[in-house]
Amino acid sequence: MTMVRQTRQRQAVIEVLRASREHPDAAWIHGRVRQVLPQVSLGTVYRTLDALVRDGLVVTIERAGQATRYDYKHEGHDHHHAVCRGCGAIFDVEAADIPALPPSALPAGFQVTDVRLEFMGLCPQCGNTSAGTSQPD
Amino acid sequence: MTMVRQTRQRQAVIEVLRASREHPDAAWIHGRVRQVLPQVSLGTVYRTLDALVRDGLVVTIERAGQATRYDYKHEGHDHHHAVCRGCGAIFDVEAADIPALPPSALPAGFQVTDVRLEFMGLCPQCGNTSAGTSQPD
DNA sequence: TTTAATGCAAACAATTTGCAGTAGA
DNA sequence: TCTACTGCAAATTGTTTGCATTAAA
Repeated sequence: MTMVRQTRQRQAVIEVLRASREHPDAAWIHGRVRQVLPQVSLGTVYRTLDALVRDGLVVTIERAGQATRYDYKHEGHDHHHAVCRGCGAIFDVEAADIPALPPSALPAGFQVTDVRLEFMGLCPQCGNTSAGTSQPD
Repeated sequence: MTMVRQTRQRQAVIEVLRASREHPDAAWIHGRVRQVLPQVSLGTVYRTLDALVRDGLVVTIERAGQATRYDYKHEGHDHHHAVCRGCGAIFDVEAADIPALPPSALPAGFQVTDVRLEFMGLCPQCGNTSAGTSQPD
């Protein structure tokens, strides 16, 4: 069987993620982890995050050209996201239940690990000025 | 006011997109467009696609490290997507209506231009072998 | 001891951008 | 004419990967 090991760096990444609801990206997480384990590499952070996503503990918000943002699935806090195309800000959206799908809607044998509901658009800031504002979140 | 011009290359990109339901990426579209206008650049394709997305005519499926896939919004064919984390294949999922949101769910003043419902998971192929298969779609 | 996980750095690939020239309006 | 749009190529930047080493189990 595939053996998964409990390492210090892995624990640190998980801890950082659990402690933040700011949808951080890999670089930010890396910085935080380094406060505790200064020599952890960005590569390790990425590998750990990938594993957490595969395990379904973490959800991603992915945008082309932008750093992927990671969101720890805190239990009892189901929610979706509103993403601003202008500045990249991510807002939590109170969970509305995902609609039930007709049994045949998904390809036969497709195993769903996660469902994302994302509202793309412009935040109040970016909606006004044609430009768009500066920094995320 | 911002002046939008009707150019040959722009028409070609739109045409290619409308003619395909395969969720192509920019490079593929570029190749197709070049069959008609051989000297069109990839940069132009990207700029055109960005414009179409902003205008709400086209939807994107974005995955970190992967090329963004583009989906023309054919009228009367509302659907969502199932995306395989293994091979990247994208399946259309018959539309189930997006749940109505409580009025206060979105940040005040947030203008929604598009709603995405994505089912992430493993397709039949990739679900069996621990490895995962080869090519998209 | 066994081998998964790590750090490092180089490699990749998708996307963006600056600029001078082209062509819609 | 005026300036948005284009082609080209270079530059960014997020993410992945190879490899020798370290440390869980």
